[in-house]
Amino acid sequence: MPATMRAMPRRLTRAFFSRSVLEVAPDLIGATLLFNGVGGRIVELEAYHHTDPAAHSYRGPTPRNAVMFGPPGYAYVYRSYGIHWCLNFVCEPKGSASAVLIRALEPTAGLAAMRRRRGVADDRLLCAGPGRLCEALGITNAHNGLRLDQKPFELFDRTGTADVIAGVRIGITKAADLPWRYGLKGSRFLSKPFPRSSRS
DNA sequence: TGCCCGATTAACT
DNA sequence: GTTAATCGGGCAA
Repeated sequence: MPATMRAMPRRLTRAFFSRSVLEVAPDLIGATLLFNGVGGRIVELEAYHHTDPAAHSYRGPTPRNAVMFGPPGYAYVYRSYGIHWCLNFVCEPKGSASAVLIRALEPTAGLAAMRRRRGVADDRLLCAGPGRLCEALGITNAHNGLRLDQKPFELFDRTGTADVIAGVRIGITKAADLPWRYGLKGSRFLSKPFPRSSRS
């Protein structure tokens, strides 16, 4: 094989998500998320474990969080503050009700569509935040419960290694001290910088 | 039923 | 730094 030829990125299957959410989350940093061909590299996310008071699933199943209690490898989309949509990937064996919140992408595909939907000039603001990235990709509750290994979703594993950094989660009050926010070290596309005290 | 709050964002001062 | 927008979940009554 020529040295210039790169291996085709591996598609993420349900098996990838059938592990502890605390293993899946850092492994997703650097992976590529596309929705109808629009998206980019995942540079920031947060893990929500079913034993975690900050998780939507903590108090048991409801119509809103039902997808979290289903099998891994599905999209859980919820309304935030009555305004925004937020995208999660369901992880762990069925019923574990754990998920990762996708918080920021480095835009790589469909830039024109994302700029049109977001209405901002600065590409760093296209997908820097859970609500912003859903707006940029056109994700709404209409896509709640869709499989992640079928269109309109496409997920590709990262190629090579990623310098993953961990810190406390953002915007929560319960279990706020758990270091379950993960990011790509040095990325310009984070929703907020990681403090210097964060651990690689 | 009514009230409070939230895994957010943009537009303010 | 502060605040409005906006609505479903959770809980008290």
